[in-house]
Amino acid sequence: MPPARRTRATHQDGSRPSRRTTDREAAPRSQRRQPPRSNETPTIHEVAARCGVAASTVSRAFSRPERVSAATRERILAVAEQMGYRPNPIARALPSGRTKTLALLVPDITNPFFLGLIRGAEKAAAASEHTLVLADTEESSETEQVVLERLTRAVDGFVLASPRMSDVRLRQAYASAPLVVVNRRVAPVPGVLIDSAPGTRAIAEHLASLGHERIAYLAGPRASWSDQRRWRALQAVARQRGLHVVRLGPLAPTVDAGVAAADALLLEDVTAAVTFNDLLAIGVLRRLRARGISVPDQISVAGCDDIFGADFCHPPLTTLTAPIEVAGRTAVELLLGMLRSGVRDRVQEPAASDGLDPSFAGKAESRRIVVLPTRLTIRDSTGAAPAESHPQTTANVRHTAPA
Amino acid sequence: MPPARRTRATHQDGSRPSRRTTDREAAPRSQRRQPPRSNETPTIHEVAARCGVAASTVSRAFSRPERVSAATRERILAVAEQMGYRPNPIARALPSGRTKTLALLVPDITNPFFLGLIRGAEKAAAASEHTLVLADTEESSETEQVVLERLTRAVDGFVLASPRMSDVRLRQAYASAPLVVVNRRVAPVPGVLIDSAPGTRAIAEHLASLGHERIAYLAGPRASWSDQRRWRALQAVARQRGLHVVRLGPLAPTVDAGVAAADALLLEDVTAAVTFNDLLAIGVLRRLRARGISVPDQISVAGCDDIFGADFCHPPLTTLTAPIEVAGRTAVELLLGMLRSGVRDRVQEPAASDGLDPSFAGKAESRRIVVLPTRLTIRDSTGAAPAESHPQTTANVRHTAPA
DNA sequence: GCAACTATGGCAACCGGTTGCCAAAGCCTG
DNA sequence: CAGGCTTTGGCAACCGGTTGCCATAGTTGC
Repeated sequence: MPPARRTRATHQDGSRPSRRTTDREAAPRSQRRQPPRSNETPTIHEVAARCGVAASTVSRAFSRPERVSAATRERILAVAEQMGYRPNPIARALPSGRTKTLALLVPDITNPFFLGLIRGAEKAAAASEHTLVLADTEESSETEQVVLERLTRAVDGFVLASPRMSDVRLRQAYASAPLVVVNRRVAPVPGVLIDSAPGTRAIAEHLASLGHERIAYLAGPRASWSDQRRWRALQAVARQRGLHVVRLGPLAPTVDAGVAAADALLLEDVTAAVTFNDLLAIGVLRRLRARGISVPDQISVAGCDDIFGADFCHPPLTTLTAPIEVAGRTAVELLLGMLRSGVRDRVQEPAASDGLDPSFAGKAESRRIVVLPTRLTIRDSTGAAPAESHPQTTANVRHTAPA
Repeated sequence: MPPARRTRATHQDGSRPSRRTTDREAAPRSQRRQPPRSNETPTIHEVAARCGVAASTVSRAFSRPERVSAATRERILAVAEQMGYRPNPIARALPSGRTKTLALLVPDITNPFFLGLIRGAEKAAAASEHTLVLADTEESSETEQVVLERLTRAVDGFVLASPRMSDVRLRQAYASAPLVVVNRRVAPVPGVLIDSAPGTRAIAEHLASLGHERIAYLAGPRASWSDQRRWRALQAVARQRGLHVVRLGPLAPTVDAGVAAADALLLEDVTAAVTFNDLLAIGVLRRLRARGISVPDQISVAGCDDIFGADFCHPPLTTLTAPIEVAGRTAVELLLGMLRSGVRDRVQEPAASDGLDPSFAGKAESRRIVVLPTRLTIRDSTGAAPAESHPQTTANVRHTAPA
C-alpha cells in the first residue's frame, strides 16, 4: 500500500515543508516549530505562539488551571476559544494511557437481549464521558480472543457479555486487561449476573400450579452460564414437586431455532415448554400457530428475558423479566469503578518498586459481583394444563395439522 | 482529581525511576532508554534492545518488511512474538492521524430500526478491520453536536443516522470531518437513502385497491427526512386516486406514542392508517386490540421499516420492508471509500502548497449518494375496507369499547 | 536591606511508534 | 581495483499533548 504510506509522508513533510533540519549542525532546538498551517484544527503550540507563552502553559491552563495565573489563563482560554482549539484525544491518551473508551463485546448483536445491554452500557458510558466501542464476537471464542487483543490498549477496559471463551482463557484475559463480565461466573473476574434461577423456579411453580406435570426445557448454547443455571433450577423444582422435565437442545438462541425446535417439542409427551430465551419461545409460538396448535390451550410456552417484542407477540409471552438494561449499566459502572480505584488486584509479581496502596484491594473487593434478580411476568402464553392426560394430548396434537 | 494526576506521574517517573537527567549537561542522547520494565507489554524499544537493532528497524520489520533484510526480519519477528509484543494502537495513531475507528451516531438506540443499522455498520467495519464506536444522540441536535466534537480526531469518520441537526450545521460538520449520512439528503454530503417514497405509494395503492378511501398518516419526528418523503408520496397518490388523507402528529417514533395516537386516530373518519414506522404501528395495534377493535376488519394498519417484531405481532404487520442492515453496511463502505481515496472535496481554501491530486474528486463523486429501495410486505394488518360507508364506521367503532 | 519563600512560567523529556535522510557495507561493472 | 549502484540499518525529528524540575520575579519577614 504505497499510496497510504505516501499520504502519511505528505502529512509529515509535504504539508509542513522545510520544517526538517539536516541535523549535523542542527538548528537550535527551540523555535523549530512552524507557523500555523491553514485549515486544520490548531494545536496547543499554535495557541501558545499566539499567546506568547510556552505550550506547557497552555496545557496547564486547561488541565491544571491553578498552576497558571488568572490573567494568563483567561488570555489563553480566550485565544484558544477564538482559534477553535480542541485537544487531540489521541495525543492526550498517549502519555496517560487512558483513552476514555470502553469496549462492549457481545456474542450476537442481532439478539435483542443484547440490545438492552448495549443500551444500558452506552448510557452509563456516556454519563461518565466515556466512549463505547461495540464489537460482535459471533458466538465464537476465537473472535472474542481476536477482538480482545486488537482492542487492548486502545480502550481502557472491557465488558464481556455472555462470553463463550473458557474459564482459563477468561482468567488470562482478566490478567492482561481490566474487564468485567456479564452472565458468567469465573473466580476472580468481577461481573454482573442476572440470576434467573429463582425466576426459573417461579416459572416451574407457576406451571405446576396450573396442573402441568410434564415440561420440556429448550436449552440454549452449551457455553452459556445462564442456561446451566436455568436447567438446574428446573430440575430442582421437578424433583421437589414430582414433575417430569426433559431437555431439548442445545439450540442456537434464535427465532429460527425455535421454529425448528417446535416440531421436536411436539414429539415429546409434555404440556408445557420453558425456553432458554424469548427468541426461542417466539419461534416456537410461530411454528405452533402455523401448525394450528393453540397456545396455551393445548400447550403452554414460557420464555426468558422479556425482550422487546415479548409483550406484543401472539399470544403475549409469559416470561422472566430480566433487568437487562440495568445489567449493562451496572457492568459499565463496575468497570469504571475498577479503573478509578486503579486496583487490578490480579497481582502477578508484586512489581517491586510499585507504590500501589494495597489496602485498596480489600475495599474494592466488596462489590465485585453484582447479582440482579428477575421476576416472573405472566401473560397469555401459559394457562391450565389440558384436561385429558398423557400421551393422548400430544398424539392428538401431532396429527392435527401435519405441517 | 489529584489522585488521577498522581497515577499519571507514577506512570512516567515512579515506574521508570532515574530515567530523567537534569539536562544542563544532559547525558548523551543515545542510551537514555531504560531496561525493560517487568510485567507490562513490551514496547518496540525493548524488542529492539533484545535484538540488538534500532527501534526503527523493528518498526519497519512490521510495517515495511521489504525494507529489512530477510535474516533481520525473521529474528525480530521471532523475538517480538516471544516477548508478546503488540503494537500500541494509540501510539500508531498519533503520527498517522488514523485510528481505524469509525463512529456511528443514532438518535435512539432503543429503536430496533437502528439496531439493524448498527448491525450492518458493525459488520462492515469489522470486515475492514475497523472498530465501531456507538453513540446515542437522544433525538437531540445538540447532543449530536457535542458527540461529534468529542469524537473528532478520535475516529477517522462518522456515520450519522437520521441526524436531527439543521442542514447548515450538517454542512459545517461535513466540512470539518469525513462523514456520511443515512436518510438525509443535504447537498454535498454523501449518504445512503432508503427511499420509501415509491414504497409508500405502493402502500397507498394497496389500500386503495382494497377499497379504502380515507386514510390517516401518523407522522414521525418533524426533523425526519423520511417522514417528509412519506407524507408527500401519500399526498401524491391521494390526489391521483381521489383519496382523502389526514395527517396526525408529529409523533415520537415509539410504541408508546402509537398507543396514545390510536385514540386520536379513532376520532378521524378513516378506514386505514399508515404510520411513520413500525413502532408506531405496533403501538396502534396494541391499543386497538385493547379497545376491542378488530384489525383489519374495522380498520387497516400499515407500518414502515419491517423491524424485528413486525412479523410476529398481532396481527402480523403489513409494512414497507427496508434494507436496514444493507443501509448500515453501505454507509460504512461509502465512508471507508472516502477515507481511502483521501478525497474530501470540501475544499475550503485550496491549501496552497498542498499536493492533493484534484483529479480524484470527480471520480469519487460518482457514488456519493446511494439510494436503496424498499418493498411492500403484505401481512394481515391490512384488509378490505369495511363495507358500510363513511362516518358510520368510525362512529360505531368509537363506542364499541370505551377503554 | 537582605534572606527566605512563593507564585508563575519555561524547558525538555516522555508516551510509543513512523519515516526522511544519511552512511556504511556489499555488489557489480569495466 | 576503482567507481558507482543497491541494500540495509541507524539517527533523530515528529505526531500533540503532559509534567517534573528549575529559574526568575515578586513577596514577605526581620
